[in-house]
Amino acid sequence: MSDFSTLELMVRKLSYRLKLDADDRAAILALPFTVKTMERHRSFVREGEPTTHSCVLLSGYAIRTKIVAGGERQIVSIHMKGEMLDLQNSLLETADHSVQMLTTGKVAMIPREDILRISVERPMVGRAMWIDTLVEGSIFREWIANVGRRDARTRIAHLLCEFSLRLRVAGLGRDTDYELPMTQEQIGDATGLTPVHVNRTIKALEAEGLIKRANPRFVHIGDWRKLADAGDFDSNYLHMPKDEPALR
Amino acid sequence: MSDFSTLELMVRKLSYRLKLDADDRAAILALPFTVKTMERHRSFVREGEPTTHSCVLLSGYAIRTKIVAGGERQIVSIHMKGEMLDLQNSLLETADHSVQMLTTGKVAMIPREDILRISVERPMVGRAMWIDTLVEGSIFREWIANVGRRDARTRIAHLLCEFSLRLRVAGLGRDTDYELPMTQEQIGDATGLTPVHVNRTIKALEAEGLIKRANPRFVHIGDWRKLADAGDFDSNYLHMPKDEPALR
DNA sequence: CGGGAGGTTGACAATCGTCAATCAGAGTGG
DNA sequence: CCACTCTGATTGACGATTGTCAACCTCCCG
Repeated sequence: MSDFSTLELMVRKLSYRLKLDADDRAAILALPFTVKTMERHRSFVREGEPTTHSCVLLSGYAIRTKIVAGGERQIVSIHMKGEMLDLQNSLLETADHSVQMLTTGKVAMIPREDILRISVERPMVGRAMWIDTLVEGSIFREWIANVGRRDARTRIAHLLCEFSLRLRVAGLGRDTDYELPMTQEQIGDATGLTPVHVNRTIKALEAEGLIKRANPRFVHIGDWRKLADAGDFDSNYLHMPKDEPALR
Repeated sequence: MSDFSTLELMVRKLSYRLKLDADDRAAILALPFTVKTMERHRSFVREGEPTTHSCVLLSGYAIRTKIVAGGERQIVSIHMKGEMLDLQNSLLETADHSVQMLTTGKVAMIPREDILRISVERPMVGRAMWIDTLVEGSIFREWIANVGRRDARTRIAHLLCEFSLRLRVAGLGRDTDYELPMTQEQIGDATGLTPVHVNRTIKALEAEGLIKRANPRFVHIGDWRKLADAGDFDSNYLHMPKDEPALR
């Protein structure tokens, strides 16, 4: 299952914001791992459970969710190809949220102790993972502001912009045309809205001409700048590599 | 200004979830730093600006905020004595949010390069800071769920519970009686509500008997368990040290 | 062809926001 | 000691964004 370049994705991810030397890269590629195909809706970890592995998402999309008292769900982050999931599980005891697949895809699972070992033996790899955690934190902060202080239209436009940029960085699709791998209910779970209101809001964005949709999932952004304005979107918080044009 | 035990607070903070040996502790205490008194509302870093230091909060309270298009403010985290601010500024280029004092207090400022150096020279210290970042991420996720999926009453009860526990861990006040260092407007900025609605909600909590207030800022929690239920509060996400009773 | 998931729409309800006035307490200067 | 002022808390009336309920539609798949 494991061809030699599977963890190349992880090398690429960790090198985005920090140079890694040949030894660092070799150490990452030498990490033990098992590849696993995960079906849609399959969950990795559930809130409250302990875990033993961290993962690199090789294909497909994954989300992290929390459930509140009434049973409502909040999606706290969305992950795409190349991203690392569950780094926190290598260091914290119990999961404070669940991780599950949004679509069928593959993951490379790396044992907790190997993550810990490499972070000490190869300090720059450790630092790169720390930076990854910090960037993730920055995205969380933006999401708090998104659900806390923006109205429905702005929230959804913001999500569409974020997706657009992150998909490009992940090498999936263009800025202006992409397939959103989420149902409107899931978009609601990510933005703190009900599916009905998500529907109305998306239709309104379409009526305004900010987006077009070939079908409910396939988004075309007519004027990137206008959508970014509508979504109060400034890519700063994504801390993207400098060679990526920011689009605003 | 710098007596030898100032950074003791940092040692304690970083040792919460990971044992540090004598050399690690000594290395932390040997970090260069300058102590600075910061008045209320004084800001450390503003969104978009670069920085050169990370800080340990020695006394007082600080918050991190983001501003959205309409000028509304979202508080994304609250910090108290002993906590580290701006670790992300040691590793990321530009600030994606602002940090400012909620009350007058003191901070120890440590140069960015010394933070980076110690994280490599003393891998366990580096790991402890990484863990700190991960816990912070967990709190961010909880806040996303809080503002995204809970109603006003639950959000505020949740905030009151979080404060109660974190104050105790910081060694400030008891679980059931503490002074909330925030105005109702600031509580609104933290929970995504307007000050008017915060006021109504707090009064309702008081009318229900869940809390009592000697004055607007001084909170007494009558029945911790009931308030935790009202706030859908489970301390799991705080990843508190095991020797701290969880209170639920 | 039937079933199911997801999308769309309308009518109505409710939580929460807006606007605006008043009140309470702390600090200041006379 | 007292008016003055400022910040923050409190309250009421009203409005609007968003949620709820329920129906129907559309597409995909076995």
